[in-house]
Amino acid sequence: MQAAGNLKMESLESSVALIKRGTVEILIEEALRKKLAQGRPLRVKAGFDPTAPDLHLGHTVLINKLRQFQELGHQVLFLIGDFTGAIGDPTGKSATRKPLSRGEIEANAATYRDQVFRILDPERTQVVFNSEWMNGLGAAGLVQVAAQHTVARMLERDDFSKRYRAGQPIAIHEFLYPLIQGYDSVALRSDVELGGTDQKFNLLVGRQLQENYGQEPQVVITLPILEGLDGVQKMSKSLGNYIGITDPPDQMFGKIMSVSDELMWRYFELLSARDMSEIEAWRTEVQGGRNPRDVKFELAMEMVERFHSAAAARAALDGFIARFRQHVLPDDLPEVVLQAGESGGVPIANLLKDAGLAKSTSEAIRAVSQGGVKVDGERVEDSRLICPAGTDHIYQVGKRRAARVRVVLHRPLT
RNA sequence: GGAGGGGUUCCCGAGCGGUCAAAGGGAUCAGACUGUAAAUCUGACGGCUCAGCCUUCGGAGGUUCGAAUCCUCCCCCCUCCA
Repeated sequence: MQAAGNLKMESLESSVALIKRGTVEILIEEALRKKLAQGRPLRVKAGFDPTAPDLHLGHTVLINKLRQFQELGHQVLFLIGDFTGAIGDPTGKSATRKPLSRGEIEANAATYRDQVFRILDPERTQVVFNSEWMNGLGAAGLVQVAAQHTVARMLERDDFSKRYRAGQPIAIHEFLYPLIQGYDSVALRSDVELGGTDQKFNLLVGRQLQENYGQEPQVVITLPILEGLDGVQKMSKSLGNYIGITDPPDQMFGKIMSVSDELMWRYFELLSARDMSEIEAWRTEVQGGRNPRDVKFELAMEMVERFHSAAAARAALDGFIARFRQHVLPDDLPEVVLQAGESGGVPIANLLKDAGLAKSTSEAIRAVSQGGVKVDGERVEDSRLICPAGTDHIYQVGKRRAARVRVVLHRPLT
């Protein structure tokens, strides 16, 4: 990340160009120019769910954009939707959320701050909770907000209309989510709101409500949704296809390397701070026969460097090459000490399970019979092997899981 | 208020008295191939003291030698009519 710029010295056009990069849509660009031309710090809003405090690279697409606004001298309103969180945005699967306690929300908010300030400038960020104004609104107030919108307009939302046509249920409260999100913009008097493309409808509701409440409508900027490691579904914690910004260097590096070559370009486009011309040049080289892996190294390095350090990135690269190209095991293997049973040893399946290398003994047995288990690099054939007390070996399951396990006769005194 | 449909293993979804730990697909895991790519192929995919045993098909009872499958009650979801 570059150092925070002083109050924007940029020309209007270069500001617009910076803001536009990587966005899907700006509604309305002309309005954005007008706001920028006013020469005051704009209030830039973005909403986040209170439940999942672990930010991943998918989130950073948007946060990077917020950062750019800050570099231009604008103010970020980092909204934590603690009130809306209880409703749950209708998009996708509609698992009813359990309400979070005040304490949990506070804890989540603290984690957000920790993580988000790895990218954002705390000086130009205001963290706000929508319960601050929603709790005071009351039932009458909420009804009043609801009166600002019609069912027909609600049904314009893609997923609502699809479900409606398909005869699938839509609960009334689901209509409240966009309304409240829109009302947040009124309460915050936001000038600009950022969101993923899936948020477009909700963002536009904000424009309309602001107008109804006599405010100048916010500019809506949508950003692409980043695909997860599988390359198909959006990156999300619940799908387990994410790269967390707090992932340790090795893991972050490895996850990026496991991304398909195709997806790699997408990641470059949306995550890298590099110039698009540089990225395009690489693409041409790869088409000309350069190993895509080496270009992927660059991406992995950049990300680790951004969230850790240049030294960590270097170490992650070296470690990766050693481990997977030269098959050297890392020297920071987890070490486990297990106590031998009556027989004076531990069956391999139990050992693998207790060492955290397999979820169950059944899984461990399967892994052995499929040739996925190695002891000190030697493949294990017998799923009933007993590991006797006094032994100390390195056990591996598959390519990614390994631990050093010592079997002792008696548990050592601690 | 009335009529009908449905709740199956992580997800979707077959099964409708024994041969069901339950088809098929997805996800996942292991092996092969590799660049720990991706794709593909092969296998596995409830648990355990693992050639055997134990616990699963919304919940509780019941019928039966035997139930995911039949009956009763209960809980939950959906559709249509009003």
